[in-house]
Amino acid sequence: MSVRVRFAPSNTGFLHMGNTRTALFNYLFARNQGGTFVLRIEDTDQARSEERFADAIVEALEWLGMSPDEGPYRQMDRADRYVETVAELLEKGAAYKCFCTPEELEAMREKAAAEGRKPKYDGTWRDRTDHPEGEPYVVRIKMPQEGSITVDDLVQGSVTVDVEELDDFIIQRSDGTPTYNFVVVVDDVDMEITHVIRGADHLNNTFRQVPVYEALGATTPAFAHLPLIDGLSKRKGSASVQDYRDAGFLPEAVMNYLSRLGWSHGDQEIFSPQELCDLFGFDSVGRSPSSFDEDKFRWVNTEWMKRLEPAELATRWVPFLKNAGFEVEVDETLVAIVELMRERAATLVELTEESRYFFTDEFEYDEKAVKKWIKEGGRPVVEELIQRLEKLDTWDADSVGGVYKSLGKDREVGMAKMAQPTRISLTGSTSSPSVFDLVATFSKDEALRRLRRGLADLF
RNA sequence: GUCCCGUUCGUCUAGUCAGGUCCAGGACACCGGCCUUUCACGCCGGCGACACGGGUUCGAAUCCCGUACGGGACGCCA
Repeated sequence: MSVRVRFAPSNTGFLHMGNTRTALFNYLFARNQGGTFVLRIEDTDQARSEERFADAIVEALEWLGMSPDEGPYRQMDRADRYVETVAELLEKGAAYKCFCTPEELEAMREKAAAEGRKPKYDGTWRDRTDHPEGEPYVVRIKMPQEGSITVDDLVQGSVTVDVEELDDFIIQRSDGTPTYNFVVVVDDVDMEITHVIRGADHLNNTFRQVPVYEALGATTPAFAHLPLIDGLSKRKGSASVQDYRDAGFLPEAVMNYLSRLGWSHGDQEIFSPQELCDLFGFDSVGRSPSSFDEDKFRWVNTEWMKRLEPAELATRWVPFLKNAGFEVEVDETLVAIVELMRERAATLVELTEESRYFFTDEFEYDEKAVKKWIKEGGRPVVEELIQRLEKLDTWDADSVGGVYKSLGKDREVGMAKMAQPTRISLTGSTSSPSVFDLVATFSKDEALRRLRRGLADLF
């Protein structure tokens, strides 16, 4: 039987990094096994579900290159199926109507808490047949009453819970809508899911769900409960995929970094999406929680900034430049700028900031730099530099470099005395790539224009 | 409170399933140096961990038990 997995987020918010990791592991397992990756939106929370979040989730997965093979399925579309299934279970005697009020249940929980017991429904209506007419009721599933339930989890190993810990939970609310622990099973059965891969916060739910599979006459799928990621609070990682995209992170880096939260392959740190698909397996997934480290994520991103083809990176960079007010297209010059600048930036946003001076000559001269490097006595050298550059026929880094070197030799001046004023004139500060590359990346006209302007402004 | 899970450098982790090759390896971050026309990159080096206590064993990061700490679950949320 071929592998079918599903990612089943609720559309009550954007796709944050924790959920993204879950989606990723589902995706990777599906790809590794030649299986099918299904997306199912759990939109039964009438109060909090929003359509825009469903759209955002699909969009985020698409950006990551992890679009589902099937779906998105919507639970709301399947309402009839749930009602029908509940009726069947009622008919079979696998479930029953419970007429307890929320208040009575609350009292039950309080009493249990006061006595130090686990709060659970006491089964009052499990065997009663004296159903009051016209009163609201919920439907509960009958849990086994003795023994234990064992789940052989692909990540957590064999985990056993005594059925004493479980109670007859509600599968249909008094308003007729089904609850999560029920629909998730019905859906997974109907969609023929073979492997349920989700966060470890669902491990306990699994023990409730197993009897539902049995009541439905279905076999249970394999389970893989992934350790949770700590500290996904506002600043760290609860930011959405779109937030990171807008901050200039690359999808390859998101996949790479997230994969390493819980999974590893020896000492290797950098994995392409394809490698991830090839190497992923639950044998290498740990059981302990990890925490999201923005610093390391940034480092992984810098690695991907360096690994992509320059032209490809340039293409992805364009929207950021546009956002900064620079309307440019991918051309030779832009690609050259990418090659020159990319290892100096961790994100596309930083790349934009670091590269501003290539797109505008409106910048302030850095005061300290000017003070240190612009001296009255240095003027003649810069003047001669400009003269010699003007005569240059071939405008590339080698030729430009030749001019600096020969001038330095002829006038017995160190490189810094020519390079630093050049940097300040062209970029406003002394922080830049090699001057030869810098000068050559500008057009000859623009480089000379800025040098002359600098001569006038600075000396 | 009850049940479930976890615990190797600050962080992600290798090693744990098949105990010795681990006075514990890699990566991020941090610190120092080198390279050098600045900054960055790169390179080299440093700092830094087997939660604690018992047990098994010739030998334990690795196996067993307990304790502590952390997380999760206990909803007519998903």
